[in-house]
Amino acid sequence: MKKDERLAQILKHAARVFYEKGYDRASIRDIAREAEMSLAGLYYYFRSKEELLYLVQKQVFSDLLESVRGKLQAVDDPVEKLKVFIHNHLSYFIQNLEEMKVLSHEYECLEGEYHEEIAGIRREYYAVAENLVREIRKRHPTCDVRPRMAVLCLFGMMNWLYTWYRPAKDGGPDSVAEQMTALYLRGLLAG
Amino acid sequence: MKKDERLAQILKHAARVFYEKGYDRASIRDIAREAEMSLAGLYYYFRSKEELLYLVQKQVFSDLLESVRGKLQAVDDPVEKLKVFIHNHLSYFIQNLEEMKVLSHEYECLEGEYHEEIAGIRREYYAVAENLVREIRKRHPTCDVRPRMAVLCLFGMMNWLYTWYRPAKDGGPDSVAEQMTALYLRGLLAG
DNA sequence: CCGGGCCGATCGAACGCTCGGTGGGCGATT
DNA sequence: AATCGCCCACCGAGCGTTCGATCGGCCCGG
Repeated sequence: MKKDERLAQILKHAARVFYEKGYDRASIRDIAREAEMSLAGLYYYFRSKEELLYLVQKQVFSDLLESVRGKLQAVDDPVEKLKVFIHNHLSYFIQNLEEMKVLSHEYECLEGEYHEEIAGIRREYYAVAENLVREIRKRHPTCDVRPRMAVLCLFGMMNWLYTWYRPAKDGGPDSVAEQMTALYLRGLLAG
Repeated sequence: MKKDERLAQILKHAARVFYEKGYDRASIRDIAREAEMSLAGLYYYFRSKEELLYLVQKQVFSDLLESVRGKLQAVDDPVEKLKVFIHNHLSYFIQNLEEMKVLSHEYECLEGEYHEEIAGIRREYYAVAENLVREIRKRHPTCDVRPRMAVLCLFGMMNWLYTWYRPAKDGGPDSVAEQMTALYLRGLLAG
């Protein structure tokens, strides 16, 4: 097995432990247990616990950003684009719940360059959504919410998901996305 | 100075440190420094770090619940009541940003009875909001979002605030509440 | 086909440090 | 003299990290 694949496995294990215990309470020993490796053996794949968190966050966030950019290219109308954005975010969130909780909840744990790089991706991702809202405002005069507020409300609605989502109660990604899209877009556009 | 008041002061210091560093990264020694007391001296006022977090969360959450119950009594129409609920939540959030971040972000840090008691208050608070949405659905047939989802989206929008709120950019409590209420209620009621 | 040397991957053990928590005592107030 | 509020000195546990050693597979000269 290649080193990259092995690292990917380890990141998956790490994400699960961070998801369950939180970054600070999770010890490298916990992750070693989960990955069925020795403590010291893990350090062959990363330099520090902080780098491990960085690798988890970077991988999932880059993937998410790439995914939505691909899907947005196929659509023209900004309202439809925003629907695609919301659907993509929620699908990805639900299908990668552990990593996405780690991404949403452990934002302040990284420092220095690690933090800066994740913050950069975050800004890019945010900008995609804000630009869509700006486009919509241009074409729909009834849309009067300030873009910054509108986008932050949207992310709040969506990212809070990790605190309450239960598949049995709330249905699959499509169902969740449909309901949230309806609630949010009617609020954004109606007047 | 009375013991209660001194404890309240200490809780305020603790909330600030928890707010800045997060519960796990904050050490009792940090709190001692902030409160200008010795480590051992603090333990005269609480039994453990976990109890300290519990006291912070319980105090702020009870206060919030009591506050909204008081204000809701003065209103009859459920839509107006929900507006009051949102305004109260956001005002309180912004005026007690440190404690409210600790309440929102450090939910999983308590265990056993401590956790159960905070979870109990949370359920009560949640139930207030959900009952309002149910009332609204009864009287407004165009409201088709499932109450659970509607309420969780609302809390997501509001509680995410601690990750982005900047007074200079986003205005005061009234401004934030007005925009969020508009966005959310139009989405909930429109059809 | 064999042998030795090398290297990637892994491990056990330990280090230095910080953590939450405590036992005993000191001075001031009552 | 007793209680209250507080602090110094300390403890055991657990942390992230490192180090030296090991083991299996691969390459290469004979």
